[in-house]
Amino acid sequence: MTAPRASAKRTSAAPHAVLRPLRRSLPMTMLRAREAVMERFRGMLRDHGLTEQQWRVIRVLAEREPLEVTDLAARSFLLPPSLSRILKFLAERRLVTRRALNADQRRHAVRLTAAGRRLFRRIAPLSEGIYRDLERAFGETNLEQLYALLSELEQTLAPQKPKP
Amino acid sequence: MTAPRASAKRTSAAPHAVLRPLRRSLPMTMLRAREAVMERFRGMLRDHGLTEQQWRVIRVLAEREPLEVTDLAARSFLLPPSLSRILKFLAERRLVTRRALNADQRRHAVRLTAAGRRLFRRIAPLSEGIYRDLERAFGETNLEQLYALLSELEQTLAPQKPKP
DNA sequence: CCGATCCAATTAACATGTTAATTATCCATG
DNA sequence: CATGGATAATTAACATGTTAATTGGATCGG
Repeated sequence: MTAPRASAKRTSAAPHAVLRPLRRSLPMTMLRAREAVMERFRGMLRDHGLTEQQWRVIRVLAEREPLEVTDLAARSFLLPPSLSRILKFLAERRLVTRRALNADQRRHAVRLTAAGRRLFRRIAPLSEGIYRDLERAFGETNLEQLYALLSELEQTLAPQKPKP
Repeated sequence: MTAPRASAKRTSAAPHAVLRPLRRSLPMTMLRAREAVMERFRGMLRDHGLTEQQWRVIRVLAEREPLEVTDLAARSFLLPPSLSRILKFLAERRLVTRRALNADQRRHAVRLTAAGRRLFRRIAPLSEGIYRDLERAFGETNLEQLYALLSELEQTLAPQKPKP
């Protein structure tokens, strides 16, 4: 005799609680879609010797300069250890410079070099071109709806960082 | 290889051609939203000693077994080198087994062990629970719209893999 | 002034992403 | 059956993701 089951509202009646197929999981769907988008950009960036993340850093600095490492990490959505390595790479290629602040030697101001700015100006229109192609293919309305949903999703899940 | 991108006669003549802020780029928005979602799952997986990708492999095998490495890579959306390392890890922990096919020694059939299936059955309901919380917070309608848009985006961009 | 403590950034260690090279096997053809 | 070309899987090499430890500098209380 099995135990009388409690109110199962809308469990899909499967006797063994099979997880949804991976293909229909939200993180997987988001990953696949993002990869499809990034594939459009990666080749172009590669032609200029940059990875996606290195380009993010340059792009953020082109928006606003100088930036301290911590701020740069937040704006480029990179973890500090990743950014540390990327800055080392970009500094070796003379695309950025780092200098400790006079007021606080722990903090470092990061700036683009002239070469870094030139590289940004060369790549930016290519990036915008790819983006416009994408917008035309996918549709402006779809794109706006997608942005709205993604932002709302992030907002919905945001307050999950309780401070002790 | 980048697509040849036919005659681009419509390069925008904006005088400054400033790139959109990184925060409003599509790949960045998708990355941020996905990370917000994954954050919900990562801690639970970590409690069971698994990474997101290792869990994907187990989950795919729980859907269908046995699978050859190539098929497993496609279904789990992992590149073969990554999967190779993950299978080594999972085999060492006695969660999967690998065996060459009799008919073709190059191909390897991958299966879950009994312990692998037990681990899946332990984690699956936790994963579903998190997913239902997320669905409740974000809204079923939003979630369906998001799935639809992401799938359409992937479809739209799909035919970018010309076969030589 | 000094030691405890905090803080910014980096380094360490390990897992995955990514492309190229390698290894082992299969298979078609001479 | 030998051999060259395909194919499956792995390994190599380097970049990033992730968490923990470390380093060097600031800061505060005594």
